[in-house]
Amino acid sequence: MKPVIWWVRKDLRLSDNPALSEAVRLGKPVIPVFVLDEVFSGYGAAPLWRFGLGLGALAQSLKAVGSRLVLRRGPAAQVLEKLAAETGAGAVRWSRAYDPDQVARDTKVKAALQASGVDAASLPGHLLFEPWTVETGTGGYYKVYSPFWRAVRGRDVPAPLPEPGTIPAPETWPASDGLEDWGLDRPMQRGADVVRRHAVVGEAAALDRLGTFIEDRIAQYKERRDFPAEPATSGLSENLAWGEISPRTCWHGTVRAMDEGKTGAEHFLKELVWREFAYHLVWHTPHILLRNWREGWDRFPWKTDQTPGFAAWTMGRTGQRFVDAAMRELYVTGTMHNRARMIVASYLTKHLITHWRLGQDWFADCLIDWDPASNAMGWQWVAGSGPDAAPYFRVFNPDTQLQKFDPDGTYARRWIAEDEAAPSDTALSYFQAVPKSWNLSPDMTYPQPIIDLAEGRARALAAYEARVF
DNA sequence: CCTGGAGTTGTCCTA
DNA sequence: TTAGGACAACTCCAG
Repeated sequence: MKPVIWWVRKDLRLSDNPALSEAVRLGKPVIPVFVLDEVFSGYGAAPLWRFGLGLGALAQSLKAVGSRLVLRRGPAAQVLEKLAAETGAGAVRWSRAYDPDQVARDTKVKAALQASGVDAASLPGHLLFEPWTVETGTGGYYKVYSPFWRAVRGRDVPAPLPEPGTIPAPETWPASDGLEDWGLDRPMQRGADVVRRHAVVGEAAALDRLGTFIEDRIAQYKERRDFPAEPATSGLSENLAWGEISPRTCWHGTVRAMDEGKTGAEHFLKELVWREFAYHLVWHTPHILLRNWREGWDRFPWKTDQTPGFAAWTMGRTGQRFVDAAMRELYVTGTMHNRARMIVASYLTKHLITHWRLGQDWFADCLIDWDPASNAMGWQWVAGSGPDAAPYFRVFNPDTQLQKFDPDGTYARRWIAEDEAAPSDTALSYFQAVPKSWNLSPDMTYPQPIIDLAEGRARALAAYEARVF
């Protein structure tokens, strides 16, 4: 019986996993293997750490059903070829990826395996709709979200696949590295203990999270989602990022909620489709990940060096309470409320006229829900260089936003300890999480605004108006 | 090929 | 106090 290798990637789940189901369907022993390869060398500290936690959870789930997770490291093509030879595997299955680095690697892997007589194939699973299946009336790809949404909202999304009843084990297991020996948590340093309190790891926890969200909050999602102090959002970005839950499972749960009359739920469907749209753009225009999507913006005078303003932004010490609260939320929880992401991004790219790539990189280092497609699209949307971008005059005023969306200051106090008689635990935990070298203490006084908002706005508008394209 | 309506998330000023 | 309009020009997309 030639075994089948299930190559584990950002699909850390057993249910609704077409690659795994297909591997099982072939009727041979299945060897789940994760390969720590060159793609991961570019990962930021928090994503790498969080992915490690997810791998640990998947290993546990596999163990519970009599299987295992084999860990190997090295160039994926070499590792998989060697493992196939070692185990006599006749086939490899995996979930498809859509970003250029992974696509290039996967193409290489497939060619190498096929050259040595191994049946190698990728399957969907990361997305609801394969990017090449969504086309405009004239056969192009969508560059604007709304028509994209209209094109897919009525589509029939197949029901999620059940978890395979059993995953047949091989007679002997190939050797595996130890997860702890990889030290995926090393770059996190002090932050890991603090962020760990907030992470919700693994498939079972993700499914619980979806269930609770649909039960308790999805009906109010449309109205409450913009208030960062409220537990109104799903929090599922973290689990979707690592494939601990499938978008299809989220889609169907939401549709059921809509059928039950929970009308606010459709807005959650729209958010899932934003994720699709981001991958759709990455697929058709991969340069969105690294460069201005509209090339004219290459001449825009954003600052590209690490100014004192940028340092204050990263450390949550700009003197703008909404910005600072959000940046600390990011550091402590590894996530940030959606509205807050727009505000800190607007502040960095407009008030501080700093290149969106600096913000993108910082997010990529800190987010436990880091998703290359969503992150790139979001930053370019705010900066104005992306498709479907915000008009240049849309400059978020962090003060106004605070009054509107955190009127009683709950969110700000949750994350800012300075000048408070009795600071909240969450606010204090920020000082446990940050590096010592930042020299921050809750006893410091809260900083004055590093720039005047009106001045910053005027400067941003002038720069945006003066652009030469 | 042409036409026309639309475009996630805002702010500020004026009446 | 609050609602409405200005703030650009352009690209996108369906008809």
